[in-house]
Amino acid sequence: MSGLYHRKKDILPLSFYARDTVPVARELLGKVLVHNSAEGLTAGLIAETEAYIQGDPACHAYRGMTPRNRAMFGPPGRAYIYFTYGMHHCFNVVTAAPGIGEAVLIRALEPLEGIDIMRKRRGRQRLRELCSGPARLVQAMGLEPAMYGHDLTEEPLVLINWTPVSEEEVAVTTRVGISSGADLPLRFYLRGNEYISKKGETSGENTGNL
DNA sequence: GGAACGATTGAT
DNA sequence: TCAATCGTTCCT
Repeated sequence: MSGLYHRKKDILPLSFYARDTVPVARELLGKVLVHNSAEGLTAGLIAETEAYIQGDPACHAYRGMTPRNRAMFGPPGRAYIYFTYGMHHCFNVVTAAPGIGEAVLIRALEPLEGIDIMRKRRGRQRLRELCSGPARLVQAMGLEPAMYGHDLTEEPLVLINWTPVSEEEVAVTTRVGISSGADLPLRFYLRGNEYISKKGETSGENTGNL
């Protein structure tokens, strides 16, 4: 059995997600994503997130509900997984009330558990190449398109409380890899964490107060 | 029906 | 710096 386990009471409740998206994106830092799959348990500490909100031209829900983004308009606390660049998937957590198309993209995890399983899934050995990037962590954690809409308060894929994160530990910058809405300070990461996505490292750090 | 475009990654 | 690769979205 693995060293990391959790109880039902450790799972983030629906109320955590059912509120404004930006504070949820900030507070997801330091939480842990756990996938208890057939191959074994993998888990990682959330080190980098981005908020995608109403009125934001980079948000997939900007032009209304479509077949792809419908989960964003559904109940909070669910998985929104999308396919991009013809080969990758990214994982988001749906936030805010039903009817509001917002979500938080998980961009990087610090691997905690099931590292050999992650290595096998990724075909890479170095820890920093396992979960440092939105499509990388999807692969390392064994997340599948079939998990679209999955309730993250239910096994086998849950988000749990882990370690508190103070404001001083949080850096705020613009988001990575977008063209419109590029000036909005909606990216959050754990300052100094070595598992931040590579592209993210170079995007200007506007930390300041927010 | 057609075309442009990615919330990326890995190799050059 | 650049190719890989294809579903989604929007236009005709």
